[in-house]
Amino acid sequence: MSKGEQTRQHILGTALAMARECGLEGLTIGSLAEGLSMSKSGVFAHFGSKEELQIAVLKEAAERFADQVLRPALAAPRGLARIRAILDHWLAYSVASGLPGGCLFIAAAAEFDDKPGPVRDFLQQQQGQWRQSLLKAIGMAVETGELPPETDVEQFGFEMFALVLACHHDQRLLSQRNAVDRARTGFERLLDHPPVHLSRH
Amino acid sequence: MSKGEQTRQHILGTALAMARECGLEGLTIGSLAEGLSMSKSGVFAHFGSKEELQIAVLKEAAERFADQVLRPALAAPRGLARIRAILDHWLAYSVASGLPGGCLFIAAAAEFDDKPGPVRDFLQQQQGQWRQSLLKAIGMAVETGELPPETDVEQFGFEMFALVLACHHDQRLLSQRNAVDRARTGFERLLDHPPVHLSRH
DNA sequence: GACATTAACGAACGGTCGTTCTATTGTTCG
DNA sequence: CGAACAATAGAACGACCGTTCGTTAATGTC
Repeated sequence: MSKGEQTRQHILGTALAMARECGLEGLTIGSLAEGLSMSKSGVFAHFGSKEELQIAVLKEAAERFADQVLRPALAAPRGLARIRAILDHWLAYSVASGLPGGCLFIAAAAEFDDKPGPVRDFLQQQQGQWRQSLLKAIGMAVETGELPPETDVEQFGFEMFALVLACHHDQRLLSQRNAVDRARTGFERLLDHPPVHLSRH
Repeated sequence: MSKGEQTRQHILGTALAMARECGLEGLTIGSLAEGLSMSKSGVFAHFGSKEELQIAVLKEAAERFADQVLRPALAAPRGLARIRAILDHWLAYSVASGLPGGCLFIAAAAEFDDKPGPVRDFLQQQQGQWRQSLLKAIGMAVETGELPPETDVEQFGFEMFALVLACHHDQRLLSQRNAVDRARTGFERLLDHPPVHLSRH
């Protein structure tokens, strides 16, 4: 790895940590440079614009998410076990105990959900992909028969996502210690009574 | 109402709209003044600091939330009907169709969940109060017998909140049109199979 | 209608923002 | 080793930030 790529990675690590605390907009090149003991222009040169920096940070965050959540979960056998693994790693990641800043994607989603542009586009696509991966894992649990064949997979994914979002919110803003347990409890209810398609009653 | 209070309200209206789009930190006094055709100092004088402005905006948002969600729902008879009314108004408010910016509280929660200070304190307390109101309404549905006596009220509230958060996320970032329906579907499942305390199995 | 009070303005402050240059250092490789 | 190049520093830019201040215009009161 060349010197340039090396420092670029170093910058991204610090930038990611800062963005978790201040958001992607709150992240400034000046304070980033100071935190790295580099010059502003030295940092800047690696990205060419703040927007590119923001996207690079999101990319870095996505890679770490894949490393800490998706890939470990793929080690679990397809089906229910894998879904459980996803939830476990996901919860651990999004409220990583002690670490400041929480999940960057959740913060960025709220920050950019109304600001059109490349950053929003990238985030949107990234989040869409993650949802697709999640749905795929859920679909497999239907195939293995661990979830009923009439399961509404998208609804299942929506509600799983909802539990993680609420966990993040309660834990971080309201300092509710049992937020993770609440999410797990909700998930068990989701398993016991999965949403089904087209229920005529 | 004195002249001062009058313009203050006018300012807050515009500030709230702007904060919904750019966030509470992204809201600047300069652009706010421009949008009001006022001088920066004229706007500033009403609040004394940006922090005070942010809190005032949150207060204004809370009042509107009470007007559009809580108070209308209190008109419904206590019990299940009221919970349904809360959800309906809540969903309508948080993703107010067409209007840009979405729910300020959700954005502010992500923005300030890691920034200690008066703004975070205020938001925290406000969100705590709202959750309490929600739990109270759910508790009443237990009292009326529309929800089973062993219902875990806090878990019910947590999951209801989760559905609204996910709805907001999917609708705004992922542009999922059916997000509101997903939230409603989730709510029906919540009613059909409410979470209960201490289930020994 | 004169007067005290409040509201709004306009100019300026020091600071930081993202960005652009030029110069100098450090690395890479024939 | 030395030439070609990549990486970083440093100074400066115009723009905008939140904030202060002194002054003017509008309002409310006796």
